[in-house]
Amino acid sequence: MPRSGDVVPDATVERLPLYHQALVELARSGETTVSSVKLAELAGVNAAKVRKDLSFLGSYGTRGVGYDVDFLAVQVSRTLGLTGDSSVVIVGFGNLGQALAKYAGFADRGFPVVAIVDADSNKVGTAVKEADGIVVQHVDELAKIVREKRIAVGVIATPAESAQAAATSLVSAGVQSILSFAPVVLDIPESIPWRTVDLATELQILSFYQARSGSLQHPA
Amino acid sequence: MPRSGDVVPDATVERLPLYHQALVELARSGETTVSSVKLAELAGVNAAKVRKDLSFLGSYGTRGVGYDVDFLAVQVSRTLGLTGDSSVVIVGFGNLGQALAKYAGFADRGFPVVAIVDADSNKVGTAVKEADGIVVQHVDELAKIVREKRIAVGVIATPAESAQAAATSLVSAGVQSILSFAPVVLDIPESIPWRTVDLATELQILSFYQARSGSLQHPA
DNA sequence: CCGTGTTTGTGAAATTGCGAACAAGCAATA
DNA sequence: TATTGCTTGTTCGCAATTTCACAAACACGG
Repeated sequence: MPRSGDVVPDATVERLPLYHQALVELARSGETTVSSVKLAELAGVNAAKVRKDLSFLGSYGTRGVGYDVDFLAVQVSRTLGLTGDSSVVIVGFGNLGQALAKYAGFADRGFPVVAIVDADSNKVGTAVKEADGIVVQHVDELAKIVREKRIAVGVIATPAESAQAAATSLVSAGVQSILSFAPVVLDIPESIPWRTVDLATELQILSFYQARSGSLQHPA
Repeated sequence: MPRSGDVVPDATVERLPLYHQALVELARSGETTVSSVKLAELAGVNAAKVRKDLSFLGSYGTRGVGYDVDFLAVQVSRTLGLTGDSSVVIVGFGNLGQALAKYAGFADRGFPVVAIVDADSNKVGTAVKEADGIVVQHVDELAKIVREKRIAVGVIATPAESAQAAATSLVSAGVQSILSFAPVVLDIPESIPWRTVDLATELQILSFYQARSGSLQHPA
């Protein structure tokens, strides 16, 4: 009987956002309860895994009935630490940084982009989201920006060569977690959680499974 | 003694692109051999894991010396099925699709974007990369485009609501693998490998580890 | 109030992945 | 050719994760 306070396995943490997403959509379509089977289908995983994952958060289901959608959504949010919005700063105003800044998918899910910086002085001053009055600022201002706007998350959208410098700047500016799109291994203090998403890497993994298609499975 | 033809574990497949990247950089800086310790450092993983991973591809190292950089790079490429370029089509010409189209990181690593389609007729005809003469085409043309340009990979950069339709179109058009940026579980035949990258999901996972920072580890 | 049908929560087994440790093997040197 | 030093390939035990299978628990209808 795991209680809240016990650890949640890493593998479970990686799936909680999936469940959260499914629960939000269920709530939107008016469902009030959901079974582990249904939730598993929506999240594309095994039903037993859903039950075990959820059991790490506490005992929030009702046998014979299922889970209360709204209540469970709150519990998952709370476990993930999604209490209120977390402001984001993007480092690097190239193609990717520009797109991420405008991408609504961040703000919609609680991560509003409130600032963008670049090391190139020529880019400083460019308006990004007119409605929100966001303008590209210089990376030297990072510490001040993070402090004043209470920014929690840094996103690295620079070329690979500048990624480590960007990471170092973000850490000393005081962000609490980092998401990088640069295909390099970063040297970041243990105390700051970080992840890398590399698009070409994803395609290369797919390439492997494609080369074996017909004979082998691929992971969901 | 695993021979080529034996299975490569999923966990290893996910790391091969990391090694590949490191090997390419080593080659570029003129190194001819590399030890598992050095490679592990560059890839940010344990040295024993590197050796075990590489042993699944065959016995390509020399005891007392290390691995031949160029030769190993070729073996990793071959295992991943990276023989020559794989052309990519992007579905969805919103912010994200636009950025991905211009993003050099794809072409540099063997995945040139050769076409972009959208369901909105108003966007059709927009020039994307003048130099390459790429213009937005209508999604109805997808099958023809995939056939004529021998496209292997489809990238979904549509809003979540349209993602399943995009996936279905890509499958019937004949692409061999799919990378989606939409935060939904897709229904795609077993024979087509696919992956989803959801940016908000990544931030939510970070949120969890940030909320526990100081007390707990985070995954690399 | 009891029986029935349903669904959770969780042991326990099976699978997968990890990391330490070391024997085996190669190069270089004398 | 024998010795030395270094690094791979692999074995082994452990940890994490997945999956099965089922008892426990609840709602509901009679």
